Amino acid sequence: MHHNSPLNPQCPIGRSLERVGEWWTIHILREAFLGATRFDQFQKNLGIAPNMLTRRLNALVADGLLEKRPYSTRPLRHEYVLTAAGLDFRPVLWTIMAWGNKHFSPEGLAIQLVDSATGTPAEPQLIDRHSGRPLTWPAFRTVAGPAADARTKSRYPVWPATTPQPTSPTAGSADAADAA
Amino acid sequence: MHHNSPLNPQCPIGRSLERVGEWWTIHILREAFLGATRFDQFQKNLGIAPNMLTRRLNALVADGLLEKRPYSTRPLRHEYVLTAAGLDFRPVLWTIMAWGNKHFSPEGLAIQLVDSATGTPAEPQLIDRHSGRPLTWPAFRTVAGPAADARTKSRYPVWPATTPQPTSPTAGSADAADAA
DNA sequence: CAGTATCCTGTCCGATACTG
DNA sequence: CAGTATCGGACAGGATACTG
Repeated sequence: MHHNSPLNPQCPIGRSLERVGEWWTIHILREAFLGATRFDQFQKNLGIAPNMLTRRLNALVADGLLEKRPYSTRPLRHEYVLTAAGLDFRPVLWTIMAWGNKHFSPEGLAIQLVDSATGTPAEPQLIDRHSGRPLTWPAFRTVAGPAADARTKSRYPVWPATTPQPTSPTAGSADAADAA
Repeated sequence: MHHNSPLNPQCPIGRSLERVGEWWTIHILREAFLGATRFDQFQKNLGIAPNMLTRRLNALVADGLLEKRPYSTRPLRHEYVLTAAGLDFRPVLWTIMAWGNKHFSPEGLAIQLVDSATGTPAEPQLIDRHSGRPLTWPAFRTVAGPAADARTKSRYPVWPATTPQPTSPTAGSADAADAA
């Protein structure tokens, strides 16, 4: 992608989407987590055109989410394996999955998370690692961090917030930056 | 999107991406969480072309993630507010943010999650709501659920897995479906 | 099997102009 | 202010053929 636009270049969501925002990318990562490593496996499982697969695979390698390494010389063949950064994407995938299961699976769950040992269904929940509390809004919110530039600071509240008490979730305040 | 392809139609990740997979969509949702409700706010904050914004907004409304409701008649004006399904997307956004912060913010954090009351930085972690255990692989895995069709069952293990002990994370087994 | 090369179509998207 | 209408370009993406 090549957006010169007003999009905040510091936004970590924006930076993530630059890597995985393309249509096929997350599907490819999902296949990688499912065990696919070879060109042919990705292609068959996704039904993606080979030129597209090449493009996306190379982009993922360039972005450091996949590592391309030879598993055979003569002829030279590569496999694509998740890097540490790529493996760290798993929680994102699982959170998306939970969201889809909750809202877009009216006929029941086709795919679900379970405890590998017991088979007990698991239900993903986000917590704060330090306090152990559920990571919910408005108990937690996004604010400008230490590396924020002027533009970011103008769009995100700097803690402590000037308006301490969070507004109600449904109260649509016209000015932004107080609801996240 | 209109992919007739082999993509598993039951996959909850696929179903989610059908709703939020387009380039602008997640950016728009982020702005909505930041407090934007009006056409003009989205446009200014994102630098998106108006026709595109209209398209994406309508798609989000059609998919039930935003609700379009009049805030003025004469002239008729609408605001776009997150529905329950839309609000449930917040954990996804925060998980993506955490991933971006960890891997793509070498200069330090520009935007971060904090405790609204104390300002203490929060660190998102995924756990299983029922057991309270960290939701990590291979302790947890994705398997075919009760509503899985034949195709899904063939691609995802049905618990209990035929190969009970999970393979090591780095051991790239050629056949898929045992690593997620 | 693991891609590369070509060609083609659709549409995403931006720019601009226009309207109540 | 909140969009709609139209135009054009870039490119994502599919289909196919080809290669070691």
